[in-house]
Amino acid sequence: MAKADTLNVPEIAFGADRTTQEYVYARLRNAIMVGAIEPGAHLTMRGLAEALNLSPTPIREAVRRLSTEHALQILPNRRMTVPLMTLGRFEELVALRITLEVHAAERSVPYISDIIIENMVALDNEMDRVLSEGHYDALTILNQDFHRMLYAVNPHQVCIPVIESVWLQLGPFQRQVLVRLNQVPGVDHHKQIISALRARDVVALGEAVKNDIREGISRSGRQILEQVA
Amino acid sequence: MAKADTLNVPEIAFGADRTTQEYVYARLRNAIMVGAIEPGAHLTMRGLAEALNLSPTPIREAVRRLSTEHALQILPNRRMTVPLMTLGRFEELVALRITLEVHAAERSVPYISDIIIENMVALDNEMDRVLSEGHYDALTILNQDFHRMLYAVNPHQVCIPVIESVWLQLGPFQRQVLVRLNQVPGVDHHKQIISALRARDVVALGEAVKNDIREGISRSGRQILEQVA
DNA sequence: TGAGTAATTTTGTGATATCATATTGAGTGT
DNA sequence: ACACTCAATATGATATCACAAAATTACTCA
Repeated sequence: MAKADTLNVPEIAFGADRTTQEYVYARLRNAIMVGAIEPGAHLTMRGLAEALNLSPTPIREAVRRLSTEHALQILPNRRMTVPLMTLGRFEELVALRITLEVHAAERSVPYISDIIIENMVALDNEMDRVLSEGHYDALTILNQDFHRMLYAVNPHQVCIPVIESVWLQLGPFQRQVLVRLNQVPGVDHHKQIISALRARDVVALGEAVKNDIREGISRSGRQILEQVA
Repeated sequence: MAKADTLNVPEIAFGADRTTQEYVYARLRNAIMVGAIEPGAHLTMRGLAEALNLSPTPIREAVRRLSTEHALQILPNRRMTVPLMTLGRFEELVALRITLEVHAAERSVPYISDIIIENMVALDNEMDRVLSEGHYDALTILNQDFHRMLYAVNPHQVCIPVIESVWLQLGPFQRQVLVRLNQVPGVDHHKQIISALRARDVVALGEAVKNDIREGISRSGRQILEQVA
């Protein structure tokens, strides 16, 4: 069975401390997040188990968690796929992402420190470097790290899991967009975010985050979905 | 083992079509949502399995899903509890609820029909009836049905799972608030929501939803958490 | 009586076995 | 060549088993 080929779930470290189930969850989640699993492709639990050389038990637990997050879809036929994107769903997801991330960013402002800003700048530079080499996976992860770092400074923060759930749903399609375009769209709006942070300007920050999301995959994504429909 | 007592997971129908794991998930989720499981109480998988007369396997899957939704917390000691509420987390959750539900409500407006409005009125009347009898569980569920009905008219809707995840995190504490007060706080803001819908007034709707959430458990909840701290 | 330690029990985890159901493929008849 | 039926196979779901780690209890010594 060539499931491992179709599958192509990028390796990640299997820390000795965490359980097999956690490892499978993290690995599949990462694979979906960066779009390594093609939407619509059929997966089976036993296939995954064989590919990862594990028993079906921890696989099922990981898969169930992902289906709860809508990262995987379990069809009534017992079939399992990464959901296909539609124009309507895409626009809803992008709109939700903007609402959530503007909300999270604004609520982070009181906790911003110069150190955090410098760390974000470092991440942004790293992104520029990776971008020139065309590593889309690393780019996606770094971009998420950049955003997550901002939202995480709020010590009582409860938004990140919710935001990640949206990223997870956008991930597979975003990859398709990047591959189709073979370039990263738009300018870098992260600089704008950084300036707003330096100024502790809540309004400007909200605008910057909104632009970053909208001018990112959003426009190109919509175009691709429209030309199909 | 008197786990079944401490547990007190309200019965729900076990449809012949759904799997055991789904049944356990739905039942535990409902129990947490209405606050039937006391925050901080220790649960064990084998205890749940025994109480429900099932093997640990489907229990583990259900519990894992709930922990992914932050409805349950799995501590490093392998212990499992419903998370305790803190003032900071409470305020973040309420703020997030407002942002999300205003967003969802506004995006539902284009799809509103008179039939939907009538159904919502019916639910609201049902709530008034149940309220006079002091059935907090039914009240909580009906209130959620009322909100969900509104957000679900948007055919491309992706918000509901996210919103439910927030409800799930607020559920246990909300129950504590209701019990402590022994009354439902505030006026009924659902009438205000209904009027805004009838007028197809997006701004008024947003305000109404915000008030409904803020004037609901929010104020009383904050008071209780402050007096503890 | 109380603190520290060892033995016992409980618990979570993952693999395996079994069963029912869905899917696939071969075969049959038109 | 095509649709239909039925057997063969693959799959998902759950229970059970085995093991390691944690928690609890019992016990010892001060």
